[in-house]
Amino acid sequence: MAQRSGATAQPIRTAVTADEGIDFSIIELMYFAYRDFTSDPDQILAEYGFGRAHHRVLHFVNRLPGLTVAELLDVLKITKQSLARVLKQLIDAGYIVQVQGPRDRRQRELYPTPKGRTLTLALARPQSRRIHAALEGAGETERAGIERFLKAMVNPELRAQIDHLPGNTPGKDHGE
Amino acid sequence: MAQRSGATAQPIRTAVTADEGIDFSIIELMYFAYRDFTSDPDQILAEYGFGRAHHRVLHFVNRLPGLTVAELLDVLKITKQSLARVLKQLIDAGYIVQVQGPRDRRQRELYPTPKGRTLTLALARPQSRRIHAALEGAGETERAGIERFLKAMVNPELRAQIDHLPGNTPGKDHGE
DNA sequence: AATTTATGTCAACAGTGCTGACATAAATTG
DNA sequence: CAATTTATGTCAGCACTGTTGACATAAATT
Repeated sequence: MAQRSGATAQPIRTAVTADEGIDFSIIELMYFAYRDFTSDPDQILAEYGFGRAHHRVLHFVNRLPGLTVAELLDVLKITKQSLARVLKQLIDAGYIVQVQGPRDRRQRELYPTPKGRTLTLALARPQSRRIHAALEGAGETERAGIERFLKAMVNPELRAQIDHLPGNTPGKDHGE
Repeated sequence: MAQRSGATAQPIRTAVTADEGIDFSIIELMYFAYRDFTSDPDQILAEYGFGRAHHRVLHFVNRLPGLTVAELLDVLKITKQSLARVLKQLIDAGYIVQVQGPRDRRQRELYPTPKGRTLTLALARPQSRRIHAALEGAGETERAGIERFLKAMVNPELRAQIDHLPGNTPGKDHGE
């Protein structure tokens, strides 16, 4: 048994539900949804000896080809070392190439290779299928509502970043 | 330089957008939304020397007080060892207590202590605030659409499990 | 010429998944 | 009752991905 300092802590036998108006349903739905959403690409990645971090790098290099290392760090909000590890592997394995920056030769522009593009699409396909299935029967209004919700879950300072990604409707954040 | 097997892999300079009808917008929205959604509790947990895994255990023990270790494993879909590590720490620190199962004395029913309940609510609060903010101006229809979407993102076999959590509207999955 | 910036790299550590093996106590079965 | 199965705990070790801090180089800027 674990050491007890004073009185025995009594077990609470009632479930938390909507205490203080806390939204437990959506909290746990976010957890379950994200877990299963990532499970398909995770399986594919494992075959290549890659992980989720490789997926993210591949994804954004394909979405923003030519972005620099610093820009990628800013999108992912991870440290240089976390990125360096996976980026090196992706470059060595021929999924991504670096091109010296044209203006600033210190910069390394990152581009996918055909192989990198192919893998990215293969990873996106099951996720997109899952999304389509989840949107089955939903109208344009409902889809818009879901996109609005997800975007509003992101930290406000970072929402502009999302708008700069190709094919995204710029922020109808609060009016404007 | 990395070894190159044959021809130099040419960098692809065009962004992936809606290739093959793939839904990149929602794919990356899910990533950004979940990342920021977990950031607030992560910060609090760090003060306690806990991580995200502790949060999940605390959450479900509070949502389903008295559930057994096996049931918790089934909800989280992790291995015994992954759970054991964090559960032991939560018990030793007095956030969770084990009670011998009444019918089956091999089972350990898990309950939050008052301390555990308090921490769980503190972790849920910022997440719930974020959700409320994201739903600002949304009607009941829109909220329902979002819940439907998130639930449909979960693997079908597991959706029933979600319905058993307190305060959740049982599955209008496809008819029924 | 000196400083700053963009990138790369090394070492070390933490959290949380995983596998496989083994131990114990309690329940179930033949 | 004896044998088996089940629920749980625990040990060792590994992988992935995040962290910090330090240091090196080349190129741009001041």
